[in-house]
Amino acid sequence: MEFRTRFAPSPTGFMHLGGLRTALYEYLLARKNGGKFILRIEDTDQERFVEGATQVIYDTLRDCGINWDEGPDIGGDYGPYIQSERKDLYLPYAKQLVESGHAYYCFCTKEELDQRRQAAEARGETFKYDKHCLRLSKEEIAEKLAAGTPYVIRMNAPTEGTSSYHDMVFGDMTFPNSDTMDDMVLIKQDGMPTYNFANVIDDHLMHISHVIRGMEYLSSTPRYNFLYNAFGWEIPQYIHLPTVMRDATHKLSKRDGDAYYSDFIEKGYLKEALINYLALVGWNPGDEREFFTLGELEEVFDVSRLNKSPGIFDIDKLTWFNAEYIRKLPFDAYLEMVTPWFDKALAGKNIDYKRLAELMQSRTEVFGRVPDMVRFLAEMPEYDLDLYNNKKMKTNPEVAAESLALVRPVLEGIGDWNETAIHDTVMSAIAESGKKNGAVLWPLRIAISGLASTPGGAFEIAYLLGKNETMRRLDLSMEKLRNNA
RNA sequence: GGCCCCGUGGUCAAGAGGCCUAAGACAUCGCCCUUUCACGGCGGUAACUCGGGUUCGAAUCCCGACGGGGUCACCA
Repeated sequence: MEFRTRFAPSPTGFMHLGGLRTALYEYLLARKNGGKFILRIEDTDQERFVEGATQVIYDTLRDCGINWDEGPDIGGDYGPYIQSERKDLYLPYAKQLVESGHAYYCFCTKEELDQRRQAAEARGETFKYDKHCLRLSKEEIAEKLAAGTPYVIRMNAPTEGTSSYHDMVFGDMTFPNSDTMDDMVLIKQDGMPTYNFANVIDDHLMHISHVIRGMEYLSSTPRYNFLYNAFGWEIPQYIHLPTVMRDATHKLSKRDGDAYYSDFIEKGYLKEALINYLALVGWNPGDEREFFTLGELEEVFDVSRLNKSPGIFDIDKLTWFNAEYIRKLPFDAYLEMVTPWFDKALAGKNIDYKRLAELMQSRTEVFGRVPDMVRFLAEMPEYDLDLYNNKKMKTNPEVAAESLALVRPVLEGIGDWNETAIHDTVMSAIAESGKKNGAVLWPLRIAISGLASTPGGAFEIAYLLGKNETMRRLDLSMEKLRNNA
């Protein structure tokens, strides 16, 4: 059997991480089995049309390396791959179902339906379409049709019995028809098919073998199967995926600003880290490996290792993955990637980016946090004298004043301002003085950085700052200490 | 509310009746390294939702309760 999977998003503007994960698994299943991965755009809801949204889908998938074998932009044997371009194809199928008694015309207006729905709710009941129009005679239907009365086509669902199917993740599922089935609309008043209908038609026409989708479709699957059966078509394999949650009680929501692929890229997450982490929410390889490239995932992915329970999207773990990926980056690649982030805080300053990058690589968890970490190099922060108090380093403002007084002339005397010279000169001066390293180096670092923690120590920072700026900051800090005394 | 799904530490998760005195990872805490922070190394805290069964034996099977989620549109 040929494996054919599809990603069928509706273009709403952004790529949701839950959707991305679904696409990933669909892609992986196809690749793992030497099959095809198809991209299909489901834009049957014209009210929701968003300009440029399909482009976002293309860009995100390509960016991640999730390449499709058939799709709107590259074609394929079963196109077109955009539902709005296939709109005329669905009505005949619906009519075929009307002929066979599996569907029927309905002339109830939306307003009437809303009224009845509200009335039902007022009575505390769940509204279900009552097959009102199924009772219409052939003549009545012909008459209304001839008069141009607006209509929809509804599925004639069974009201009794049960429906069962097998899901590759959740196992055997059985639903009572009375609770699950309803006469859902197949063709809308505007002539467009509903998602439910188009989905079945297209999946069949495109020979999709495995349908992978969110578990919110678990209970509506019997309705799709009813359609497949009505047409006499083969039902695809189903793989329903557990939801990706924000926390125990909320889905990753589009509103939280933390659900879109683009949000994370803008914050400075690496797509490789994102894909790697996403693959692991709801799936695991069965051994203890956690790091996977897309190519490796293509080899090890296995549907049987998919989980049933919802997984919470853990930003901390993602961040850890991201930091690991950043640390593993070849230095040159890191330097290139971090440069624009340095620019955000240091543009125009004469800073040795290469040396800074060396200091920053092991400290970078997310690129977006870089500017705040290095901004002190551009501008001396205001700081509190209390920073000089450090028990372990045995320093306080008084000790600091002495240490700085010791070190100032030493630094002043350095002609060739490089890290080694700064280090050696200062270290020997400390040794001569008999002071503890920490008692001198801690205050020095504070005096020129104004921060309790910095990427690199006193020597690195002094070097990066340059002699003039180092001396300037040192003098300022010494004065600050004097004023306090 | 009806129907359906899920339920191992804070999070991801291994586990498919004895190998469980329950892995591993993230987070957290402590120690070491160290001129701070980070990296790295070592170690600690921390879980089978509850109650009944079945069985010589249950995290694993069954039933129930509880908790959480999903779904009930001319949205997808």
